[in-house]
Amino acid sequence: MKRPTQATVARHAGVSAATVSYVLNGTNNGRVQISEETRQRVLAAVEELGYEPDARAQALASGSTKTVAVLIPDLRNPHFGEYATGIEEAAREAGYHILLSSSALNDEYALDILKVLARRQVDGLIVSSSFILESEEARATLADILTRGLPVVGLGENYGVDTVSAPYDAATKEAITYLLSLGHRRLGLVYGTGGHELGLDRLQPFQDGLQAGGISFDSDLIVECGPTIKDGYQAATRLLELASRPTAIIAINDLLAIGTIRAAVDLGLHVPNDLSVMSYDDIPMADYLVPRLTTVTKDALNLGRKAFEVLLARLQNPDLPQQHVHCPVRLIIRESTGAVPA
Amino acid sequence: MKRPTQATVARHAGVSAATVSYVLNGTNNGRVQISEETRQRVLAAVEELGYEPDARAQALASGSTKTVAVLIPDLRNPHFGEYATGIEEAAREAGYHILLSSSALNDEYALDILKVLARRQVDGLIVSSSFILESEEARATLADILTRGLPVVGLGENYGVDTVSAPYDAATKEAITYLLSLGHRRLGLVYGTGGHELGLDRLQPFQDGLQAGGISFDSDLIVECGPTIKDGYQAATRLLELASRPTAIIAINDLLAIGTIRAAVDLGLHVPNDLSVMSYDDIPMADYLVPRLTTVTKDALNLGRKAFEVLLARLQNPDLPQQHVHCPVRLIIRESTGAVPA
DNA sequence: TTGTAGGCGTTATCAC
DNA sequence: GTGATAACGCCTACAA
Repeated sequence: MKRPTQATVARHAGVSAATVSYVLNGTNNGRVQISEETRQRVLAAVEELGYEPDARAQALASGSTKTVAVLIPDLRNPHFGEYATGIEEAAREAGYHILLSSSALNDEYALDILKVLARRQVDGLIVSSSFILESEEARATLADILTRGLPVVGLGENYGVDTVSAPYDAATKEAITYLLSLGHRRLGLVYGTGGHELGLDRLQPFQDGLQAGGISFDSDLIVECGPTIKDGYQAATRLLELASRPTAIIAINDLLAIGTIRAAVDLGLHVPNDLSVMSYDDIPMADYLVPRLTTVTKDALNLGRKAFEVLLARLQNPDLPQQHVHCPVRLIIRESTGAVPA
Repeated sequence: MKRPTQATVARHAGVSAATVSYVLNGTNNGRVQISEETRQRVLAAVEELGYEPDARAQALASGSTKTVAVLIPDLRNPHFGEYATGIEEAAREAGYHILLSSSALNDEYALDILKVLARRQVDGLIVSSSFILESEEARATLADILTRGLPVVGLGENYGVDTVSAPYDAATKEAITYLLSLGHRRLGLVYGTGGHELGLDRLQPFQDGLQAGGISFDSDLIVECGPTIKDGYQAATRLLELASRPTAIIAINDLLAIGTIRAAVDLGLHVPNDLSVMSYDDIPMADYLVPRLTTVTKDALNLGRKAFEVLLARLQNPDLPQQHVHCPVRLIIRESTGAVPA
């Protein structure tokens, strides 16, 4: 027994396929003009046959797949999970689906996703990994996508597309000021971007903030590493084994901070008595760890929702002027930071 | 300037559209029979025009979307993030894409996803939330999907589909034995399934194990709650404020354990000196928390890969006998558990 | 208010 | 070896 098609329904209801389409889509030329009687007859046939329109055919005929691609750097980081959840919620409400891909901080993967887009498998794209544009090829592919009119929403960076951002710049300055006020003079940075040009909203203000505080730059105190907790652990260990170790460490995300704190504890240091640690993202567990994390929050869930909304707006009106939404960010002081040890 | 189609390429190369298709797909009826010269000519045209086949049209004509739907309970739990990452990696290698949805432990959402399937938007489905089958309607929809021949891979439960599972049963027994051997007699369970029939591989052995240990059942020691850390925190608080509080608490996942430990600390209890806490999943950070979590591990990444492999096998051969892959699970004793307080 | 017909871009079945 | 020509299932002018 084959799956019923529009034609099956039409025959069953004694109408044409077009009528079935009209009924199901509610309108014809914006005007609803199907008699109630036919409507009911069609609906009854649909019900009886258990008809479900074929999404593939709809996509081909209408041009829209009702699907949006989402590219995030790392599915294993709860921060991006939250973010993706926000996007998904908003998408679902609008009748869209999510083609979610984790670029795994891998350029090739990212490029691959971009190519899917070029094949029209999706109506739009939300990119939260700006790093994908590091390679020449990726940049060309994106340019191509844009000229073809496929809407793209970026996060934080601006490549001539709509953006939704929550830059950590200001909060970082605030954080540095806060740490300096606690008496810290040697601040370490666990910069776990996997070698990508990410987190500049943390690196730059970090350096600027220290300079403004009259602290000379010490490259030993900035450790680059990968994005995993383990990477953070190792980076922090390196920092803490320095002859003159930092009294405060800033990790560029909460996951790295968890690794940092563990490294400190393993070296017999107490956080925050012997070492202050702070980070970014405010993942849900940040407020439940021991110690609770001092971190910068950005409401990832809402950011995700906003990103989809911006994309949807453009989908509905391609001629919209470029949109740039800024979301609030703020420093939350909890238990992992404190006065510099005597 | 419009996007080039197969016809454009054909014209450009002076061949028919069919030929272009043959060249691009490498074969014609299983037999490669295109002259090298034409091949090159077509390829050159493709290159020159920057032609990319339209995935929607391919899907409609070929019947396959090269897309697999994945339904997980909660994107914010790193455990499922790992799991999804595994699926995605395997899928990417096979040229498939992932339509990832978080059911958010919500029946309606789950049902919605099932319906997408029925619309042939995907070639197959991987469900890791068995709870979706609690409702009559969901079960009917799934049955419908199955009779239509769409492959489904489930995790842990068996509804007449292929499965990949890593049941916690045995490990739970082992864990109970371990806790009893440490002298614990009052064991609490933070059962955060959001009211769904989940985690029976933990609840049942928990009760059985206690009984086997000669411990009488106390319903106060099993607290049902939602799936968030906060829920875990509240549930644990309830447990710890009991007149006769447990000396060990088992949380059904690591997230809940984090909430539990925080609750203990907030009540002035030390883990593991005053309270032992253990859980399940072994999320990456479990080994970096303070204290490091005693937990049951199941290699979620690999489980995800396996799930996709099983699905792919069925996609390639629908007549395969039912597949049931079991993955290893084991208890890892770390720092959050210890001897019962004196 | 409803039906007819053409098109969306591929793939697949035949002939040639 | 390669080219017409149907499907694939739906949408949407336009006609009736």
